[in-house]
Amino acid sequence: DIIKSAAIARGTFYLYFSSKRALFEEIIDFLVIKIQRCIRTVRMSVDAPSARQQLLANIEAVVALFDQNRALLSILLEGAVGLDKGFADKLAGFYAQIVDTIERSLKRGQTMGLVRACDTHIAALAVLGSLKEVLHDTLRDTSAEVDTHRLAREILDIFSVGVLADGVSIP
Amino acid sequence: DIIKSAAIARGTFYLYFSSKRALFEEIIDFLVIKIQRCIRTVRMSVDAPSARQQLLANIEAVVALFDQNRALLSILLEGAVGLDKGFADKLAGFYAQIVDTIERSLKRGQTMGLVRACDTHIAALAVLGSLKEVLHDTLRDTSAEVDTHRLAREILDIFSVGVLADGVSIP
Amino acid sequence: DIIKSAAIARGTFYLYFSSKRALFEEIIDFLVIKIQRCIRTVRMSVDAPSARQQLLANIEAVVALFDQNRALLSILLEGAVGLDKGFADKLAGFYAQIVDTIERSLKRGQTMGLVRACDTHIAALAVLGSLKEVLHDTLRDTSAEVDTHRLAREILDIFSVGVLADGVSIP
Amino acid sequence: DIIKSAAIARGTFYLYFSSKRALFEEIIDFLVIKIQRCIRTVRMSVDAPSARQQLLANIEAVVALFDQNRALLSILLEGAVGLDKGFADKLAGFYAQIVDTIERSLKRGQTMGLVRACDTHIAALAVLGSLKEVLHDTLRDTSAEVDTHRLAREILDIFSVGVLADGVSIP
DNA sequence: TATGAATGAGTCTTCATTCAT
DNA sequence: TATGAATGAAGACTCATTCAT
Repeated sequence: DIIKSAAIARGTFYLYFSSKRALFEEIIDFLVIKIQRCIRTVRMSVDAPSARQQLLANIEAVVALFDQNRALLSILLEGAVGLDKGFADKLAGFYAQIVDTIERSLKRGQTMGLVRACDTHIAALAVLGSLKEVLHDTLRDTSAEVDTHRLAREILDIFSVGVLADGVSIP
Repeated sequence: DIIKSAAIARGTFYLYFSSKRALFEEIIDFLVIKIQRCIRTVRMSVDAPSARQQLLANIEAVVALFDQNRALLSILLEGAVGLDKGFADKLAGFYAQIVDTIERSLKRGQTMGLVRACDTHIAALAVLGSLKEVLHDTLRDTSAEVDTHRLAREILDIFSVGVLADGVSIP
Repeated sequence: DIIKSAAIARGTFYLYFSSKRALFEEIIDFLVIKIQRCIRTVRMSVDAPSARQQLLANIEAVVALFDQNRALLSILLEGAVGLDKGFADKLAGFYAQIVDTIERSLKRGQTMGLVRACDTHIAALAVLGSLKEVLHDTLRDTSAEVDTHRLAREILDIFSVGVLADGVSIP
Repeated sequence: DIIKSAAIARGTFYLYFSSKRALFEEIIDFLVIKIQRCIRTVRMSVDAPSARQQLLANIEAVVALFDQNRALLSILLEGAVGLDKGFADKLAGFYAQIVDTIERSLKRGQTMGLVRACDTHIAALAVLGSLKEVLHDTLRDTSAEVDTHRLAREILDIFSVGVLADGVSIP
């Protein structure tokens, strides 16, 4: 499939990548950089946009990144399998890094009194899992148009205030 | 791998399953039934336990189910790949069913004024994705002991009230 | 297929036959005897039926034998393959024996001046091949009714006087 | 067996044929064309060779074809088994086509008064079966030299005038 | 630098045979 | 005598990788 859609010969592939796994590793490395560029640490200075604005921008940037690279997304979400254990580890490391980034953000939020007491690791996993599932579902159809802004807002709202109606509590 | 860890001969496997795919389909069917048994519709009658109590029980039951069947979980989360397209479809159907169940619950909550206005499909995907990721991470290590009660509470809280601290809003 | 249609257990089969091949060998031995019983040497005594009558009776008996044992026929014609070389040899021996019987008849006919000069081996092969093909075609359909008498007459006529019209010669 | 005698690797085979069955289908297609090229419709014009001459040429061409492709012959006669039902059907279609060709020739002969009244279908089957058996027997031994001309003449004579001696009839 | 024919280890599946009960 | 669960060698097919050109 790879050499066919790249319209190159079998051997040519191995001039540029030492193995099929090496290609996927380069793709992951590429995505790590791309994602890091998407995300800006939330600044609380007076001249900065609102925290919500900055969080939204971060989420939307990630959503837009995969919206424009749907093929890469499916590699992250599906292509992992079938490759050897070593690659699965690399992919796991990739996700661990993301979870770690989210978790540190949450912890900073806790220090600043913005985030309530909770298991930040579980919360970070929840955010990652939600993103994976939502992106997988909405971007599966290659031709479907997606409102990245609305998607980002929905996700942010779920994790910031939950889904309970105002004033409702479930004791 | 299957016949090796089952310590049976190649042919013996085919006495019990018509194909490798058939085994995985039986596993999914088994899990569908198990999961359905875990989940009870939340009753709002006066003599019923609190809604939170019932929701917690549901989540905890699912967490406990996979806690006791960690191998099955990894099949759902990883084993999908490598099998043919038809099986991927079956697995996708399995998840679609779960998302649908969650979504209908949320919609019922909206009708009752308990759940705020939001995209229930995205919210349902987020819940499924969170569960997948949290379970995958916490149950990956076969020997790790997990506090299913605490896990369920964390997840429920994230989706009910979000992670923002009390009184904080991010306008 | 065998134990299913015999409605016996796998192991029971091996109480009666030492192997699958042994079963087929017994079937062949059975058919050899049956066929030998079908065929009577043509007698030329004055009180005997006409030679044609006797030849017809022989052919018809063989046709009728397979008409009543269509399953056995398909074993001879198709079932040979898939079994090992040793069985193929046995089957070849079976046919060689038949060819030999036909050939000796033809030679006796030549001695008596009834059969023209020709390569009796080729003629015998032709008779066997014709019988195989005609029986295979007409008895393939398990439910088809076959006029064994007419069939025998057609075959006898082809090999006795050929297909050329009376008086026609092709020099 | 195939890759061993071709001295190629397992995978190499599948570069040239999509499946084992595909190879056999190509062989049959190849033979169909070859056989069609062997056979010329008998012309009755005054300047044409005698009918016998033309018939002999046809038969001899077929015999020679298989004489030069003995391996292919054994595929047609033995190799059919072991492959799936679909292939058996293809092979059956191949033979049905040949029987049909012979049958139409005989019917034309009847119209022209050259062939006597008889069941042309049975006669055609007999011709095919004879050819199969004779070729199988004479060409089985890869090294045996065969007098294709004599073989063709014997077969033609059997089917044209039968084996009865001149003047003999078996009433 | 590019090619693509060739490779062969690995995968799923079948089936004749065995043996403890 | 009868059973049927278990076996494992063998078969068709795939696919990531190599190498001579």
